[in-house]
Amino acid sequence: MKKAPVLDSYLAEFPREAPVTAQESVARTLRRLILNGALPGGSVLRQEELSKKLGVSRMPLREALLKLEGEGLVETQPRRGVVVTMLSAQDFEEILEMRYSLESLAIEGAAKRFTAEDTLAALEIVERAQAEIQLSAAPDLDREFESRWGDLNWEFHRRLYRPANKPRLLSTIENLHQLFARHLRVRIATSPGEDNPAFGLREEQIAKNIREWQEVLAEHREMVMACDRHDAPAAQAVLKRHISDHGAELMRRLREAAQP
Amino acid sequence: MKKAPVLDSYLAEFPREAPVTAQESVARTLRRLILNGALPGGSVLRQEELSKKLGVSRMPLREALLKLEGEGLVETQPRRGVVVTMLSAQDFEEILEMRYSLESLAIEGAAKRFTAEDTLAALEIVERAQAEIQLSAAPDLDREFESRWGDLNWEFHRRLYRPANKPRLLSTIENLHQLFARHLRVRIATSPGEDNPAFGLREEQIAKNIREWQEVLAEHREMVMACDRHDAPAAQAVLKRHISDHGAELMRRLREAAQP
DNA sequence: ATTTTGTATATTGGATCCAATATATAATCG
DNA sequence: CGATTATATATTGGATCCAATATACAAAAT
Repeated sequence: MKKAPVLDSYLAEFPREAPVTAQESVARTLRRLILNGALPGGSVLRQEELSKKLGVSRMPLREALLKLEGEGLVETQPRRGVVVTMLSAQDFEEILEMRYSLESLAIEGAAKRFTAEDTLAALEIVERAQAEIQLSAAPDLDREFESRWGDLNWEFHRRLYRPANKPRLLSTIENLHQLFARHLRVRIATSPGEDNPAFGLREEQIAKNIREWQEVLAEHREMVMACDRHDAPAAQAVLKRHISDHGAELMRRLREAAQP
Repeated sequence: MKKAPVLDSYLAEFPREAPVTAQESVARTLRRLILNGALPGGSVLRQEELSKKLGVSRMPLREALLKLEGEGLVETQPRRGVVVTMLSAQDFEEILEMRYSLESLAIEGAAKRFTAEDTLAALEIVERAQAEIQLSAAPDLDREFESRWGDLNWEFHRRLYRPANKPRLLSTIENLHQLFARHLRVRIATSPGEDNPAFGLREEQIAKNIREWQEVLAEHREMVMACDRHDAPAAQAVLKRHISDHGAELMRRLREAAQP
């Protein structure tokens, strides 16, 4: 009979895709809703209502909620209900510390094995983000843009750490990024078009945001170049700065948002 | 009306205990079964069968399995079944690295705030483990003992890191410990009473194990004392040694176990 | 009037039932 | 006789139904 070695190598690269169960699809939907702020922290999730809106029965919904609980996105109080997790400033500090600690490990591993291909791929993602900024700056800084920016940000980090070849580490980091991403939204505390006295005029806000994003991208490029040179300590140094700047800024905004 | 300030402070310390749902109880049972090796890696878990044996319907079982999946103890392939996770040597290296990285963070935070009370409590756990060794060395090194030893080991680490006051960090570390604990079992690759040529005579094995455990306890004491002196770098140094020794020994045994 | 107690409603956890899919087995064809 | 297709069985994912519990509300008592 005919052999199909090509098929084997293909399957090795693209293993059979898992069937999409309702449970998974619901989990993904809810995850996204929580991450982009449509379901803010503190929301109580009624099973009956949600299952109707999502067009599934309550069971796959419950299973999805359990998954999200494992990811720390929701909290369950038996017999009482499920609530979207609310993170305190202290939770944030913890998450930031863990991020630095683990990403430092990841980037160290990655830097050692970085290839030219990795460099190109990582930079390509940075350029996509750059283009995204140009496009989205003028019209509106809406929820959609935040979401795309968050995705690109994580896509970059994942690609950067990939050469380390540490899948468990990577997924742990992804989880932390996820928890974090929800609160990037605080950046845009005003709805588009409005001038919020706490943050200044709309034009100023936009200009400031763009400046910050450019800075983030610059740091991303630095990290790529350090990895390209296989200079792990340098990469870690930039990363440390990256995360702590990021974190400091976030904390500042959290405090600002909490005051008025 | 009467006030009850005593009640308040009591509740603050012992918040209302969550109702025990079948789901939780099943999850706990399965977790323990996996951790102590009754369900070794690679076991396929049939829902019908398990639910009958556990005396619940399939639904709470499925929900329990989802929780365990979140903890990395089992893996689900939709429509095909649930399998107890099998960890490769590489997974182990990763987990070890993450443990060191995160526990280092935890012990640093703890060392800064360590009080005399913490010192006493931590040492008390060490002494309990010491007693456990004395008791269990002679009769039989069975699964039960392994399990108790594992519990005490984690209890110690948790108590040690508690002053850091970083609950998220702690639970992440707990998860890693858990994944790890399953493979501590490799220490006792022979059933009690048997002489396994790969490891030498039974008496030798016992003596060796005891020596190792004593070493572990000695390191635990060192860590406590370093924390007591608020000497974070020293504590981290001992921890690093602790984890890497631990890890090196485990890897050696894994290789040994894999060879014959 | 305030607090307590009883009752009704809402909502969750769990059990049973059904449908979709995978695996194992038998039949058919070259 | 080996390989392939068709069929039967097993097992999972999902829907509906029921019971246990929590919350909301009303009535009663101090």
